Amino acid sequence: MRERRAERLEALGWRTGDAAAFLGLSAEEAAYVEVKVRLAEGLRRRRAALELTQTALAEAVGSSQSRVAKMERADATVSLDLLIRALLALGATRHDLARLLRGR
Amino acid sequence: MRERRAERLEALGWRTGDAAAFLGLSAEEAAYVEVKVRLAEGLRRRRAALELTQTALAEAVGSSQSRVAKMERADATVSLDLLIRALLALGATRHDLARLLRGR
DNA sequence: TGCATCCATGTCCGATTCGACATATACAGA
DNA sequence: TCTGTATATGTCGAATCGGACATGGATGCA
Repeated sequence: MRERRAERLEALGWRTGDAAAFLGLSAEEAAYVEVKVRLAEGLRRRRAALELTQTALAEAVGSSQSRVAKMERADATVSLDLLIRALLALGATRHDLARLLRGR
Repeated sequence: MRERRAERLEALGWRTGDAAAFLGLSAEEAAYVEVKVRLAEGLRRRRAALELTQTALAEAVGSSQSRVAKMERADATVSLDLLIRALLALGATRHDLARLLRGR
């Protein structure tokens, strides 16, 4: 039987599979990152819906423009805690958070 | 018309309303606490379902028994970040997290 | 081409959160 | 009652995360 693509690539020294496998993330780390990215996207959409700049949002939640930018980029230096606090400050409910985690 | 109960109590100097109002929490703070409590309960249930002690869970996630106890009590010194990491370490998916936030 | 606005990224250092430990409480079985 | 096991709580030094600031790039508009 003809060799599958993944096996052929691996024979050449390539890592195959999804982004997590490529980056060497555990399933847990991958799940964590996905949760963070979803909250980050949710924050950006919510801010856009309110037609706020990052600076305006920063003022509203007592933070800084640079940190808001990092939140929305799901930067590694931003905790889920801060992301969730920011979303709640924009009026998100726990149901909204649930929707962000479930959705797509 | 007969005075409503809330008004009567307030006339006597009592704060009325829900726990948040009583404790002087903003809507945002109240929402944050509720999210934390839900995740905390979810963690405890998941640990119980796996029949792990807090000590065993602590080892599994690289923490300590005392911190696990605080997580499950929704202690103020525990971040949502840590709670979510612990849940994911126990195999929860983002859908499970969504369910915890939505549920009841 | 200048100027303004918006967002991204790196760094600093003070604040918060972490794991660890000590210790306390609660409850079970011998 | 004594012993062991599970959980709760307070504290500490170390690690991580936070806001602030500086700066750079991108876009739009005069």
